[in-house]
This record gives sequence, structure tokens and C-alpha cells, in this order.
Amino acid sequence: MESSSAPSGGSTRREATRQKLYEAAVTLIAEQGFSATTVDEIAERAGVAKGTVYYNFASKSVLFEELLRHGVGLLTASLREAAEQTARDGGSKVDALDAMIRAGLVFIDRYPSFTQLYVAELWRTNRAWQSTLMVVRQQAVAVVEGVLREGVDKGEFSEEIDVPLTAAALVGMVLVAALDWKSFQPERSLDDVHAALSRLLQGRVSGRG
Amino acid sequence: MESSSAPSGGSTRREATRQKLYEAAVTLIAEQGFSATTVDEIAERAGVAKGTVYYNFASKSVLFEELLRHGVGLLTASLREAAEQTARDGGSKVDALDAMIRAGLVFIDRYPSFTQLYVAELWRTNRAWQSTLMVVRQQAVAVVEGVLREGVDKGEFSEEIDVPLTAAALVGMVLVAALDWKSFQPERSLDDVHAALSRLLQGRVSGRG
DNA sequence: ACTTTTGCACTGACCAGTCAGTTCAAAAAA
DNA sequence: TTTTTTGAACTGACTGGTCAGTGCAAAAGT
Repeated sequence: MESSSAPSGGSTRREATRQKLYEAAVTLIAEQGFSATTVDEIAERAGVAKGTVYYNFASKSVLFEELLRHGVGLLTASLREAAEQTARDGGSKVDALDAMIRAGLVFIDRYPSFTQLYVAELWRTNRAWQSTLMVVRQQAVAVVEGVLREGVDKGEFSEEIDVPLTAAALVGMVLVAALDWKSFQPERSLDDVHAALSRLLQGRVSGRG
Repeated sequence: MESSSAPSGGSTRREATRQKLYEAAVTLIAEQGFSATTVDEIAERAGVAKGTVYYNFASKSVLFEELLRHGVGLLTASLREAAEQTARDGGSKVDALDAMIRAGLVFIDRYPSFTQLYVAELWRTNRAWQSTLMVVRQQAVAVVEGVLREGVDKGEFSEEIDVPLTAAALVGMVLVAALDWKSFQPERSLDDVHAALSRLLQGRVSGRG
């Protein structure tokens, strides 16, 4: 075979091509949707022949599915890291949630197209990649749920909170606020957006500031 | 201006056909996306000939655009009604927000497909109906923003809150929680979901219940 | 009378996926 | 060293199929 040779980790020619295809596909699909995006477009934007797409991926759907897995993997790792870091620093569970909100914002700031595409596809039914999507979604949400549950156990959060639903609501809060930020007020700083969401999380909306 | 068996000039038959087409299109597009849904499918599900689609709408895009306008119009009216009703009853602004959360949940409960489709298209760029979508979105969000602003003026909310961003976050909270509810825990009651979101809104997450 | 719907054949553009052929760097042979 | 071979990676013209939108005469509704 070949491989080996390349000293740095996983930097084969093939891997580089796949990466280019991911990047091309993510922006195009975020803009236009999966069906409206052609494989020719993806290949062209990646600077690659159409055949190369099919050499690297079994089909358009498979390319998309792997893109999805790859992206949500990054997000999940980032959320987990934020939670663990807070724990290491002896922070409370609210601090952990806050850190995860920030991690979410950083992620969306860095990969806005991916986020957009994810939201657009998440609740669709009857699609080939539906099951893949549910799995990766659950991995990400589970991190939030974990922190909430630990908070309940520690007595920091009310026992009456509905963990899965609250987790979903928190994720939605960050997701929609961030997408609106990127779409309609892109000039604002991440700190600014984070502060606003932090306030909402901690119930410091009611009452004067 | 529909229903009513009044013999007034405007033909009601046409209106009924349009309604059937809306209903067929909304579920199909929610499931599959705009591009993946064919006009033939829409016509078939509506129980109508393909020619009828084009007799009633200039194109597939126009049909979709009018569907979008129609749906968001219903939501906006419902939110506005909830806010006004609360005001009439002498409720606080938090009560108004709470009533709007419920109104949002009722809407999503009734029109889950529409909601799904709306979320999937909202942050897309480069699409024909993009501008239409931004206008109707703003109409809906403005209702929430209005209540927040009034709350700030009355001293009920902190002056430091970021009105547009907080409004977006609240909408996101309801949207995502509700879509998750419908997708993953459809057996739960609306009251249940409403209670969980209410708690989050009022900062009753931290501290024991 | 006139509006609306039907049914169906047709067109032209567009697109996912294929495949025979090319490239080129590294391994094997000379 | 120099030459030859190998094969993974890549290419792009081509195919078979799909779909938005058209045209129109006859039927159904009001």
C-alpha cells in the first residue's frame, strides 16, 4: 500500500481532498439545502473533478452523513471540554452551563454554515440520514443533560426541572440566538451575546439591573 | 374572508382548492424539503390535477411563498392576541411573555409541519423567498420585542437586557423545545411542556423547588 | 355565460452516478 | 543510479432518468 510516509498525523492526500469536499459541501448545503445542491457544484467549489467525489464517498448522501458526524463530533467534544474544565476549576453547575453556552457560541461563530445546515435538517423525517442525525444529536444534548442532572443531584437545581426538556430549551436558546446574531447583527461581539444569554439563564431578566 | 356560504362574488371553490394545496405542500415540504418535493406529489396529495396547481399559483416557489406568509400571519396574530389578552386582564409583562410562550406552543402543536419547515428555511441565504421570510419573521419577533421593551420601560425588566437578542433567545427556546417535544416525546402534554419553559423563563431553575 | 378543474402528452433543462482513461510518486528491478 | 512497474487517486465526458412548467380540448361546477 502507500500511506505511512507522511509524517504528520493523518495527512494523506486523500484526507486533504475529503476535507476540501467537506468545506465546499457545508457552505453550499447551508445556503441552498441538500437537494438543491448539486454534486457538480460541490466538486467545482472544492477544485476537484466530479469523479473524485465518488472516489471518496459512496454517494452524495454518504458525503453529507459523514459531514454531519464529523461536525457534531467537534461540537460534542467542545461542550464536554467546557463542562470538565469548569468542574476542574471547582465551578458550580450554573458555571458549567454558562461555560457550555460560551462553547456553543464559539462553535457557531467558527462554523456558522454547519450550524445552519444542522438546524435545517434536524427535525426532518423520511430522510436517509435521519437515524445518523438522531444519534449525534443525542450525544451532544446528553452533555447538557448530564450537567443538569448533576446539578439536581447536588441540590443546586430544583428537583422539579424536566431535564431533557430544559436541555433542549437551553440548546434552542443558544442556537437561535446565535443564528440570529450571525444573520442579522454580525458586528456584535461574542462576549456581548454571551452576556445576554447568561443573564437569561440566571433569571436576571426580571427585576432591575 | 373564507368560509361563509354567502353567495358573494368571490369564488369559494378556488379558496378551498388553495387551502388543500397549502395543506398538502406543508407536510411534504416539511418532510422532504422544498427541492425534494415535486409538484406532482403536491397535486396528488391534494387530490387535484397538476394543471390546477398552475391555475392557482404562478409557480412552485410562489405557492411556497404564499404558504409561508399565510402561516406566519397566523402565528403573529396569535402572539399578539395573547399579549393583548394579558394586558386586558391586568397581568404583568412576565405574564404576557408566559402567555406568548403558551400561544407559541399551541401554534406548534397545531401546525408542527409548518414550524418545522419554517425553521429549516429561516436562516438560509440565496433563496428566492428569502426577503419574504425576513419580513414575516420580523413581524413575529417584533411582538415579543414589544413586550420586552414595555417591561423595561415599566421597570419590570432590567434595563440592561438586550431586547432583540433576548427576544430571539426566547423564541428559540420555545421553538426548539417544542420541536423536540413533538419529535421525541409526543405523548407529553402541552401543560407539562409549558410548565418547564415557564420555570426556565422565571429563573426558577437554580435553587430547589 | 363564465370560471375552474381535469387529464395528459410534451419539452427542455438539469443532475446523480458511471467508467474508461490519465497522472505521478514511490517501490521494484536492472 | 537509472529504468520500469504498480496502483491509488483523480479526471471529465457520457448516460439514463427526473422534473418544472406548458398547451389545450373537454368536462364540471356555479
